[in-house]
Amino acid sequence: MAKVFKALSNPNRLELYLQIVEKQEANYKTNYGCLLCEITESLNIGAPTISHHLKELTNAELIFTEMKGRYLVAKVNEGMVDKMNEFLNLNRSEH
Amino acid sequence: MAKVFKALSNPNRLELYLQIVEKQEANYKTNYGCLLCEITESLNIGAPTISHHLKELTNAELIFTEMKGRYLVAKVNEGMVDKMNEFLNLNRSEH
DNA sequence: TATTTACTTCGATACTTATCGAATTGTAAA
DNA sequence: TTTACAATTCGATAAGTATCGAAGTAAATA
Repeated sequence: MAKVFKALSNPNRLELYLQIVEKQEANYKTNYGCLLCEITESLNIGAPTISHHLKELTNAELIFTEMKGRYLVAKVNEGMVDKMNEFLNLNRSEH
Repeated sequence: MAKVFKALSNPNRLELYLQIVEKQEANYKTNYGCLLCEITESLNIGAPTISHHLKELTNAELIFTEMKGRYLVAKVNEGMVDKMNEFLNLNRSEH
């Protein structure tokens, strides 16, 4: 679980993750997920760094990625979000 | 929020946080919170490192600390846990 | 008052990582 | 088939950090 938190611990990587969440939500009707090239401009880091961050998010199982032609499509792993919620509320006081 | 995730991104520091959560829960009747010296032995890191990690957790507002005599008492900041939960479920798909 | 205990501060070290530019790959369009 | 585009890989660098031992502080106890 520390690995998951680590994946979200860098501001630029967290922003990347949030953009994927938002784009996916915006495209939910077409089920396109999030086209990476649509969000790269709004991040103030270069393509190699984005590629690196994407791999970290994937490695932490926070997202899934898939190449569609020459475009990369990213989707959130909702199961991992559930796991994080459970983890945070484990042992939580109700007093 | 990246700062909060970062505070939980180190395995030893995450373990320290979890021990504080558990000890506090175990002591809820007496409201002692968590006595630090009770958990230091179960972590396989030295005292200076624990002190450093404690400061990181405090700095991220995940815990509050207070000296009681020569003992340090730690308590979880439940408000921050709420914030994390909200954050994770923001923009979440319901489709 | 002297000693022990709990914790912190300091300085050093080894390791990790965020980032970039340059070069590369693979796909699609012209 | 040439060109353009999206993304990745590589190598380098600068910055950050987890950890420790030694020394310091402050409180309780003997």
